[in-house]
Amino acid sequence: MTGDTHRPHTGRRRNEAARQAILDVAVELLGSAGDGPVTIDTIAAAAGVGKQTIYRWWPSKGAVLLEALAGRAGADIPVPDTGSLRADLEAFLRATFRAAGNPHTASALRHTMAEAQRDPHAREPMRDFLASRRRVLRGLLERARDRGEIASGADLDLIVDQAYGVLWIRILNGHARLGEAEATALAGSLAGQARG
Amino acid sequence: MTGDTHRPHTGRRRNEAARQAILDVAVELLGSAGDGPVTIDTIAAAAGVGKQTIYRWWPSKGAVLLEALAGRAGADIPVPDTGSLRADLEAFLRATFRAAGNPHTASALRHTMAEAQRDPHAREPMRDFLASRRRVLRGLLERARDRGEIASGADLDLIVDQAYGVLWIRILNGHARLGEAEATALAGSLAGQARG
Amino acid sequence: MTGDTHRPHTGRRRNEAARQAILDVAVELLGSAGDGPVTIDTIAAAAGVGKQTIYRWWPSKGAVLLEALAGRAGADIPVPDTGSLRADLEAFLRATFRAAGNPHTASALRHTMAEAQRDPHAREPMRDFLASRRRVLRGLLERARDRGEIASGADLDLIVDQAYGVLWIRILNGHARLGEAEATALAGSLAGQARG
Amino acid sequence: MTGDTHRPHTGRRRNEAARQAILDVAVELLGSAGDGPVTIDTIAAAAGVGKQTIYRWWPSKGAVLLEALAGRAGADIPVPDTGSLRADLEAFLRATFRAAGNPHTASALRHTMAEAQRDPHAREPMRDFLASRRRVLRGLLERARDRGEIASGADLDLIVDQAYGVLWIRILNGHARLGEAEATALAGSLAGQARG
DNA sequence: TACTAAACGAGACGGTACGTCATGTCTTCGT
DNA sequence: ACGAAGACATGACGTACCGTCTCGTTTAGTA
Repeated sequence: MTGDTHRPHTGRRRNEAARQAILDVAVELLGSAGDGPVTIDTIAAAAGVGKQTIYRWWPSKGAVLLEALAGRAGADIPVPDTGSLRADLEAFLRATFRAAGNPHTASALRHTMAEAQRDPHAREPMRDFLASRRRVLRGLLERARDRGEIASGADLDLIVDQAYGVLWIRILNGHARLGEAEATALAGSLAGQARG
Repeated sequence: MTGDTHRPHTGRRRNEAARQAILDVAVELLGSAGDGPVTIDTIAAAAGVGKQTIYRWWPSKGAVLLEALAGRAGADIPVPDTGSLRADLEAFLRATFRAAGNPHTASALRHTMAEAQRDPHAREPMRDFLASRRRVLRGLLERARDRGEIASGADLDLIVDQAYGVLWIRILNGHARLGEAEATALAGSLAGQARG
Repeated sequence: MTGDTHRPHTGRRRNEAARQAILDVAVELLGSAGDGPVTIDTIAAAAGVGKQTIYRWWPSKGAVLLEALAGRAGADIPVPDTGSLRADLEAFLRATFRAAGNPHTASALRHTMAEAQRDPHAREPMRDFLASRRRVLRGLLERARDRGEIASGADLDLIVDQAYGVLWIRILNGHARLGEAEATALAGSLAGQARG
Repeated sequence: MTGDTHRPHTGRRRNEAARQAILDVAVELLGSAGDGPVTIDTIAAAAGVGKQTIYRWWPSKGAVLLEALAGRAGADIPVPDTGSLRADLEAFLRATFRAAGNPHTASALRHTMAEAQRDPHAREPMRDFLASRRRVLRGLLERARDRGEIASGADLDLIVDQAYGVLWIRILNGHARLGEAEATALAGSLAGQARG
């Protein structure tokens, strides 16, 4: 960025408190699993905000939801660096599964992924969000590869997708648990495969 | 699907033509990627059917979509049995990815998965559909295990979920291709992982 | 297709009870002078009807209001025929002023005339409504002319507009009463003028 | 109005140019018949003024409109004094009808009268405006009465209301022209009526 | 020359109402 | 008695306009 510090910007500034309230409320509603279908009116009312204030800054409901989600999810997943692929992977996946296994977070992820399929404005943010998560995991793998723990020809992106694929299909379909045991097993499989 | 043509019946029977028309139209609309949201009115109109005829036989839009999808997807995926895990897996995944990589099918899968998140009536059929696909792949793996190609302690379900996880996350998020090369790579990874 | 001569109208018929409820509620709300601004949502809620049911049959709020008004106003103004212009005019204007002087009716007329200025869909119905009222009064005058009570060259339409002009300007601006005394005075003036 | 001379008043003074621009723009927008609804945002933008500058000096949109209208309408209607009721009335009504018959003025009057029905802040100014116009015409009639051209018992206000009533009902409803011929006819009728 | 107060253009804000769209239910009539 | 047509209640959507509330800037009087 250059030094365009002198933004003129006449007029009232965006109310940051309102923005936060909207996102907070969105996350909260997204998380309350059973409750009805997360409405813009509901968000606006709960945030003490006019609907237009939402539509002034986001192009659609999906976009709000995505931004709300992206701001939260993944925030508390530390990236371990123990020097061992197996241990790093296990720690990372355990933290990830623990977070995603939380019913509120899972509900939010489900809702949001569904929204991203129907709302074009939510597609791109969702891609960005997932890309950022994938990037983190890929970084972890790259470090291991640099240490020689992974064959240099291995397809790191495929490993990443195997990890997040298991996570997402279980979130969306709910046919299996997302617990620490599952994370450990998955970490073991992937580490073994990578070492392959 | 099956030949229940010759069954005698007293009283007026369900109009099988209407049922088929509804499912056909649903699949078709589901597949026309860009076009607006798949509506019940749209389906009814395109099928030349009254809305009530749909709601008489299915509890909700999602249920129709799911049945339409389940009747098609997976129908043309043969289950290979070459005697080699690696070859079986590769053949199966290549066929699967080829089918799911088709833009129309992918669009239908996307729509339907989204619908399953919001429509309770679609959850169960979606679970059944995915379970049936998983069962097929698991059967393939079990045969390999019986042949001794897989360590007896391996978590077959985890392998299955990795396969379908990669498929679904790429369908839903569209960040990577779903081609034969990807299928082959994935088959190699999973076979290696299974072999231990 | 040929021969669609008499389409017998398949499908559910319009709910006449709903239609009446909408118009009744509209008149009632229109008449409750002080209360806020007669909303479509309010009408729908009070009539126990969905908004779409209103918009299915009327193009806009103004059109509903106009039809509601036209169905009521003027309904209870008898057209006298005493054989005397002066007496007929007086009776007619007294009844008209008495009706229009009623605060509820006046409020409704005011609201509706205002709506007709802003809503293109309300213009035409308003013209029709006023035309029908003018026609009644003009008929009364024509009978008097046929009896020789009015000079054959008199501009009956002008007389009619003088009468309804006084009515409306007072309704809209409220600078003078609309009582029977005023009706009597106006009847006298107009009868004198007509007599030439 | 007067005598607040000793108010210290520090700070910037009211921008008279802005005030004029607002009123000018209001009149112009009010007059552009077909164009959408006259909005405060539109006025502000067209006048190159902030909305607050409008609301600082007027209590509501209607008030602006009214002041804009009152400042223009009636300004160019001379009050004739020929010594003959009939001639005075005809001259006055011809000038009035000519002005009000102008499509721009008519549009402005229509809009404004509608606004006065819904905006309490516009009611009083509208009453004042109409009262001032009525007063002028009444003055004309009073002079004629003083000359003995009108029966002393005649209800001058009723005559005035007939004149403006015809004008307004035709402006608002548009069922008849507002031309010079109509003005002449009306003048004749009212003069005859007044003469008794 | 500073300082203070008010008015200014810009524009974001909380609201209210609008008119549209989709869902799932409920008539009506033709076959 | 089934089924296509389509009206129904419900409720969310996204837009428009209202009148209010900041922003930072300009303009006048006061110190």
